[in-house]
Amino acid sequence: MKLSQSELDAAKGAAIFRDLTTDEFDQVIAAANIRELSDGSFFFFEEDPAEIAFILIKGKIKLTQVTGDGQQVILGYLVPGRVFGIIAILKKVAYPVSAESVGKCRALAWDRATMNSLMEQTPRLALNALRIMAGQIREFQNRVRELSTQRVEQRVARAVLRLARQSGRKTEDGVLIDLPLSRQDLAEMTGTTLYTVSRVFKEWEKRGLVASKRQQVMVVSPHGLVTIAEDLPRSFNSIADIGMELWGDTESDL
Amino acid sequence: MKLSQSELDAAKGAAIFRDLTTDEFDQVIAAANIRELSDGSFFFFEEDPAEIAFILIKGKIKLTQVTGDGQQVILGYLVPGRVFGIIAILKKVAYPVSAESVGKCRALAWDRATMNSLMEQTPRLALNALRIMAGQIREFQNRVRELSTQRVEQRVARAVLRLARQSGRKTEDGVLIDLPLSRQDLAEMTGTTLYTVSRVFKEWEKRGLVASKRQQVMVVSPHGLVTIAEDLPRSFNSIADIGMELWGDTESDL
DNA sequence: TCTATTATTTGCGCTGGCGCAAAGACTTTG
DNA sequence: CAAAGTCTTTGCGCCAGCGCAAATAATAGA
Repeated sequence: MKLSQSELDAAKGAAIFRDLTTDEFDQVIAAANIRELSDGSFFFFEEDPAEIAFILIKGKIKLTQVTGDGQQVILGYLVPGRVFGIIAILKKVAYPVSAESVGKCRALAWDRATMNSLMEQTPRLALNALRIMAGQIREFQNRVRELSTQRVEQRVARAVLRLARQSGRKTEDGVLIDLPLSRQDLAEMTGTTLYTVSRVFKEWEKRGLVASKRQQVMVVSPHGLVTIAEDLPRSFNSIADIGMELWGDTESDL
Repeated sequence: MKLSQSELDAAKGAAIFRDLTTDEFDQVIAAANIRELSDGSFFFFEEDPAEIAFILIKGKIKLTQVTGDGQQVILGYLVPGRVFGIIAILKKVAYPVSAESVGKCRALAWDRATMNSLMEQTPRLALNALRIMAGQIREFQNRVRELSTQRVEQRVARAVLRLARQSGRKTEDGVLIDLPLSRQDLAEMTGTTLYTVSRVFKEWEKRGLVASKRQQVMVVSPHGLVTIAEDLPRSFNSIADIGMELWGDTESDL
């Protein structure tokens, strides 16, 4: 039950722990178990009865659903500090998604009983959970709106920007998305096909907006992508001029 | 502050009040204000600061969002017993949608302070709120999946079935959707255009699955629509054979 | 009742995006 | 280092769905 400094920081920064006193925080951490999973293994599967809630403290996690006919949909990626499976605080519900490790992951885990008694001692926890869920609702409503009204190129641009924002690492040449990210993955995030994503990317590369290798995406011009995401006529003064800093401001991702 | 019997029933049946004692229920109702709105007026608009939570007790409500370029998206309809604006229990958040009366509506209303003190007295309320929000998350995740993977005809079929289930009134000839429902509305619910919806409907009418007049839809063969919604080869033994009774089982709609 | 308004249908042309197939590029394994 | 596996690109044909425009139908208003 040892946490590295960076893991502790991830936990400290977690939205679910916002405004907790040091004592409260320590108590909650003390009650946690640690789960460690290797690349490609699952914390839980869609439809499993939800008994355990987690906070990711190291690695990345991919949240997916599978359609009736076996098609996969990626609902999002998690980074350290994000809570998942929080639904487990309720009795008799199932996880609505599968949670798969991308690389080696470590997470703090609490079963429902523990979670509930912690929440009784520390009502702030419950309130934070509520706020997180509210953020998720908002997030998904926006996704529904995007899928309903935007076309592929815009949706892909938004997905890439989201990822750059949450998993981006600045380098000399731009913002590198710190995830193995295939065309297929992007297609599953945006409701399109790997072929179309590939074509979109080729075009963007030609225009110098992104640079990509196999399973790797680097955003060279957030600027340009924002322009596309917002469907602005090229060279139009707006948010795009500020780059991606101001783009999007939700607490939640997924 | 008078409630008709049917309004009281709607409130009693509301998911947010599940498992409350009679005393608790009476207390909560006593703390409520009544809001009455005429057709086309709004309980609140998207982005308004969320200060008040509601329960619909009479009429129907349409939840919408508007995109940057003025396109409208309908996220769903509410029927009596549904809570909305529940997000108002949190401080400093905005309503994520607009809520517009469809016909004359009456709703119970609580401001945040009242809501919070009621929840302290009656923790069950908070738990129910949580469960409702969880249901909404699930609902929207499913919508994202649908929009990502299904095509128009299937999505329209699902939307119609959802509406029939929640606002359907049985008649001799089928299930009448008890809402003014234009092609445009259905298009805004499913991310397509009124033209396409019109074509889909014409085809369905030819096949005897639905009958529709201006702003009015009647489901003649739930059976057949389920077949389409599930993308089954025609005449395939499955859920479709049971009709729509078993189709969908979420507590939440929207 | 006649008129203005709003909803629906439908012809038509068009195109965004799909998806097969096959080739090329990169990685991993033995 | 060769071979197998995986990811990506690209040519090509195709079609679902878009959206204008104009006709038609239903409704509301005067």
